[in-house]
Amino acid sequence: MTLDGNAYHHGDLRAALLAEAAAMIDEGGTSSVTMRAIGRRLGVSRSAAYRHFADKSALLVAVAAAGFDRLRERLEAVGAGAPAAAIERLPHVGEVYVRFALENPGHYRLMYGKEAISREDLPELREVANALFDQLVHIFQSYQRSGTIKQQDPRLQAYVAWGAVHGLASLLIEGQILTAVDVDELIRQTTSTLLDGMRADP
Amino acid sequence: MTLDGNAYHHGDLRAALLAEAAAMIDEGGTSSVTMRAIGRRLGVSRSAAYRHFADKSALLVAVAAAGFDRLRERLEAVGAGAPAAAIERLPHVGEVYVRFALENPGHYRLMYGKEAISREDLPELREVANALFDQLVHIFQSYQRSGTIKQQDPRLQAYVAWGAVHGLASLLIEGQILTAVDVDELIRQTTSTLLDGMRADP
DNA sequence: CTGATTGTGTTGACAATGTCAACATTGCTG
DNA sequence: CAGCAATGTTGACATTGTCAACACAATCAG
Repeated sequence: MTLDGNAYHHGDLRAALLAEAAAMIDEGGTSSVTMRAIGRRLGVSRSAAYRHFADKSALLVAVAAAGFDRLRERLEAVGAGAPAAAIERLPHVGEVYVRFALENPGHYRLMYGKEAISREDLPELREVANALFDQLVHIFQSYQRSGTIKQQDPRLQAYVAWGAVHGLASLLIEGQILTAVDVDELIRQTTSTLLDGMRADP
Repeated sequence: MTLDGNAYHHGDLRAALLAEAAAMIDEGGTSSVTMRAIGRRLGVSRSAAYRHFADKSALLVAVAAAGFDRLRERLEAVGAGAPAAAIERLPHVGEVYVRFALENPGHYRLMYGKEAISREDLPELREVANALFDQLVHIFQSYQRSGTIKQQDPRLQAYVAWGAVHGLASLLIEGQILTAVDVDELIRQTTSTLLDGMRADP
């Protein structure tokens, strides 16, 4: 399997490229990720990456997709213990979601901003993003079954909630929210407003 | 004042640069905006822009700031006729906001995505964005005075609402919402969920 | 084991980009 | 009119993404 110290045949360059790109994104933003810099940092030539990714765009898409997967796993873990219809589910999910964004701002921005990504690569991203969305839909379906919230198209409710949480994360990341506001309080306020706004009429 | 056909001294190159950059952004995204292309399209040399903007970043910030201003004006116009505390105010503002984003996706993305903007230029952007935020705060203050919604920090309420609307716009723009969903319905659902979630207890 | 084929990495090259310095032209102001 | 500041141009450079041509390694056929 060729020990890694070897000159040629890096071992698992593909994985190394993904990891390094992700690291650079969280250090200096997507704009600091450069095919050549990545090569430099991995001690590999500038165009080595082209044996594993068609494009710079393809590399970034792979990184973004990995991000969606990681986020989805974290959200899954949230609901593991409690029953599906537990009322704290949405608040918890919201908190984990926003925390993820705050911890990996560059990564998060890449996942949603299609600026650095070419049109052909989008479908792959949409798929993982949809998997994430489906989780949300399930939550609202459970809530509806237990009668806590209004009987409406759960996808609509999920979009509203997704939008609210994503928007909050986005505003925080982009430094748009600077007034001395407690982030935790903001998250709680957001999720509780959502829940109250969807509550079934008595 | 130097007629425009003139070779040297364009007349008002600064304004022309801003307009052209904005046009290019909405045609092909921020990445299609290039100092040299702008010059080409204006029939001016590649580095002419540097007499009016320190940087590419400075140019983009000016464009983004203009965008915030235009959006703010539109939102102001919404509340012109009706009384401040009219309940339809928030839904209307929400709709205008999201519509603006959908009509100028490139512009909107530039306004919020700080990817193409250097750190020093951010304060200017924050200022115009804050002006926009203040409008929102006023709405919630009016609502509170008329007793429609809960007595809470109106800035918190404004952040939640801003986040929800911005997130919805963002998801729509980035093509994250593809299921056959009526955009108007989504907007209505968002604003009414927000309002219901903030309603004063009976 | 030998030779060919395929996978992986390197170097050279090219066009495009942001930006600066040096220069040119215009318009205003004393 | 002389000179100065504003505005625009050209030349140059380093950096970038990407491709083609080449080099070496691993594996597989005989």
